[in-house]
Amino acid sequence: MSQQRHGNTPGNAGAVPAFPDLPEATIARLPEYLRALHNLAEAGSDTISSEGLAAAAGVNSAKLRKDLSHLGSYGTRGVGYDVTLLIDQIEYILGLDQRRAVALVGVGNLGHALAGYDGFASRGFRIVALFDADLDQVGKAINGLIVRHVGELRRAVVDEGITIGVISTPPNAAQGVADDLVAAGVTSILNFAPCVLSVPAGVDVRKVDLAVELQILSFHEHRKASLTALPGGRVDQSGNQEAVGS
Amino acid sequence: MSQQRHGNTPGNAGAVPAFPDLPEATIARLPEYLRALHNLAEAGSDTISSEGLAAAAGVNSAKLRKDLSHLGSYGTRGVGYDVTLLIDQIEYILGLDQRRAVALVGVGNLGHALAGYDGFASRGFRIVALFDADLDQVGKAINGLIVRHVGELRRAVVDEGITIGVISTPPNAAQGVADDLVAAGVTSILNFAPCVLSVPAGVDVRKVDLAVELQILSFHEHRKASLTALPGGRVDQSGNQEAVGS
DNA sequence: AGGCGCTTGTGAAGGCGTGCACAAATCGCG
DNA sequence: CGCGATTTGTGCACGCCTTCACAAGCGCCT
Repeated sequence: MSQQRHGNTPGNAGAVPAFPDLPEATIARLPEYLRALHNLAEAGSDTISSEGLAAAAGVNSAKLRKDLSHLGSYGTRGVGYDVTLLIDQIEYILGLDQRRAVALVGVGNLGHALAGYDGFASRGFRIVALFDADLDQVGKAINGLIVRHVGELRRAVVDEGITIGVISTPPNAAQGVADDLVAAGVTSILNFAPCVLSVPAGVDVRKVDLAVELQILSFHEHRKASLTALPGGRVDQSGNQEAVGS
Repeated sequence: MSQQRHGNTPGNAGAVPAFPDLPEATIARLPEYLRALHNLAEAGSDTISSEGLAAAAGVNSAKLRKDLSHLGSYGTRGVGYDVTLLIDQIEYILGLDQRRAVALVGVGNLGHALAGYDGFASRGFRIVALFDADLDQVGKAINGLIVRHVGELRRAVVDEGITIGVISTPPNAAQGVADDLVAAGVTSILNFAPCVLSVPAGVDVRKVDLAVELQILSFHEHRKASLTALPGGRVDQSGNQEAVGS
């Protein structure tokens, strides 16, 4: 059998066919749509047009329609999209209805903040285990979780069905942690350490480097400064609202 | 992506060369090259081939050569790139030699960690001011800086020549803070709040949403799970190693 | 019932980014 | 001094993504 259906499917019966083959660019935007939809639902909206949702998500409406069309036809012409239906669809596609268990390794400065970040819990994830190599950290409680030694990582990952690991260690420790995570069966890693991780095929790695974001902004500052310092410095119009990623 | 065109500077032969017109994708990778180059310099390498640097940065060597070729010809055929020369070039292009002053607004869970993150200081930035709306936070010291009330933001930004603002407030406060920053003259904003910011033309906004990164990973987990559950579950998928912001 | 306005879904075109493959250039060695 | 080994810089083709523009579909009003 394919896989478990998640409640409401419009009209057509039968099992869900092959997993939809979505463009990466679309996948990266779905979370943003989802966030906007939750806001709309909280505000009491029942349906929303592509124009309205696009504005709430900060994208072009044509792009939004094309993105959603990849999921199937969940809109009604002349009316718009059903907010709750679309929320359920996107959450199903993203696998958020499973509330995946996440392990976080490295409770230093940044890791400590991540462990306490309620945005994870409220948006489909459960941080269920914290690890650190520093014995001074082991045993401490953060947000109701006890920090364990990284040596226990492997057993904990297996026992608690963890599939996603977050690395917030110093860069020199990151590769070792990644190896441990992979050996324990983790197949997705979010890496905050500023270094390249080497992982076997089949494991997904996403990297977030906070300094890189600032450096990209710095480039644009530099560019803007060099333009205004010159004769005819132009202030062109371009409503840019940009997100990392892409 | 911020679609921005800008006239190239006239060919003045002065100390400041014409500002190169770099593709966004290239700009986003320069910081990663820079990090790899610093590692190499620390390890004592004098020159590095495109193949070697590409491996250290986790990208294709052809892509790296094309990226660097946009900066000019700073390599030597048959030899490679001079490490320190390339570091200087990239740092100049990114404007890191100016060590821009950064203001951080919102010293909650995440903001506190960002204020203490030494990765900013070590990679070209100075966090010079912390703000919060919560009077319980005002007056506290974080990493040697006193948290000030957000009402003082405007004067501080002007007085201290701040051009980049980091927003790590709750989402409902983010737009107000962004407005204050822009009014004070800030032209680049790094937004950690999960919401869309509206800013005038000429202001660059980059958004980092930590939950979004996990949700993207969750999608791939979901996809992988649904594939292995199906007959002939394939496990191809070349090892992706990629970073946010592609 | 029929027409009208509104909104979705999509074909097509254009732009951007990637990666291959190779010519051009440089060094070292005999 | 010349030749071969090595590596950069780039022309080109291909594929992905974005955007426009419009036909198709839906609901409402008369």
